[in-house]
Amino acid sequence: MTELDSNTEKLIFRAARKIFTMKGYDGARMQEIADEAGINKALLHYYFRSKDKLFEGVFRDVFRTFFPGIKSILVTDRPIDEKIKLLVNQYLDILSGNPDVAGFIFHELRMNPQRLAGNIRDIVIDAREIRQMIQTEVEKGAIRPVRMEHLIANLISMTVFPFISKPVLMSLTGMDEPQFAQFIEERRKIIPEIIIQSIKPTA
Amino acid sequence: MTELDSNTEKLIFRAARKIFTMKGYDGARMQEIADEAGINKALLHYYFRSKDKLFEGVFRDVFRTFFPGIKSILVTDRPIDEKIKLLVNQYLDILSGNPDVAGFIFHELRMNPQRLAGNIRDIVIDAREIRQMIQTEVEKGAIRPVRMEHLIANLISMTVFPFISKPVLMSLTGMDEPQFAQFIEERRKIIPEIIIQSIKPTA
DNA sequence: GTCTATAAACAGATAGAC
DNA sequence: GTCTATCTGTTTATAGAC
Repeated sequence: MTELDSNTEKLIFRAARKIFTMKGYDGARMQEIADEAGINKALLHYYFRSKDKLFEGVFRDVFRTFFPGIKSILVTDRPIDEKIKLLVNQYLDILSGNPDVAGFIFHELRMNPQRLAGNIRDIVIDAREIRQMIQTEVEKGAIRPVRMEHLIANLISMTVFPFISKPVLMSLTGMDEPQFAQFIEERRKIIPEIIIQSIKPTA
Repeated sequence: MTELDSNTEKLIFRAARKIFTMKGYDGARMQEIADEAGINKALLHYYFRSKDKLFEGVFRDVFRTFFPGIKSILVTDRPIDEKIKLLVNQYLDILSGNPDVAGFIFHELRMNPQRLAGNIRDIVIDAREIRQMIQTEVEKGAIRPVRMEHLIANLISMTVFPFISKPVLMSLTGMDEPQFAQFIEERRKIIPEIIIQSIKPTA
């Protein structure tokens, strides 16, 4: 979408984003999107041709929301501890404001992994760059040699997964909605602590 | 399903489980399930009345697969370190053999959180029991006081999430399929180490 | 650009023969 | 029990008036 697009187009797009993230591609209905936008079903096709095209646009948009400036954080020369804290906090901010996007993204990628190829370019965080960064930190003696795969997996897992498993987690632990919000706030401290602990040089 | 159910019924059920876990409720087609089972569409309705009923049965079944004997591990009086190792390994076993179930379960629960109520009984791991267990360990001086919510969240996150984010993780790190399997094997050691480190009394 | 009406294809469910 | 044929409602998409 360019900035010159009409108001109606934006209206439709916003409605589509809401319905698609809530229900997924298969569960969403064009009629429901039209209702949400307060316009007619035929207009959806006038602006976006098909459900597929509309979804494609929404997915790209959500994808960019979800993978923010990872690179811009990682390539700076802040101390690694600070990078980790920034990354966790940035993700928790995004997810708190958009609690549905994580479930949406990973579901749609599972249904259609090729989607990744079409969007990954937007975020490309080159594996070699991260390996290089870790290598540098190891040589500085700031951290011990760790496999990048696990570091990334642990970081993303602990940050993102609570949102995906929210209903189970709430039921399992007996948390209510405000307690869950509080729980997420606590994780801003807890996750970096654990991650940093896991890469510190063994004493 | 009782043990007296017909062969055809089992055949249908297995096919339904496969298709539903792959495509989700909304994405699955009765025709596709019939094809997978090698029988006719009408037979699905003969045995299971409706798509809804069939799905309900499948969901219960997958749910039980996914939440195994958590309780039976937690209520024993093994040392807590060992409980954690057992839990992680049991989950990784299940998930390695059924890579689709995690994504399936959490997607369907997000679409329809009430489903949890109907199935949670099967696994009921009472929050009070876990809190009690943690309390006991703290009093023994075996661990420091930690909030159960975070302990559970961290444990499940690091174990389950890599399967849900598999395509992203592989793309982000450049792993191929065998490397991913190897990566999961390594996590059998890594996850318990990190979890145990995070609850050890501060030295 | 926006609407109503409708086409065209699909998907779940049932009837009825065997 | 299993099949073919078909009904019924739904859903995406288009035609055409305004």
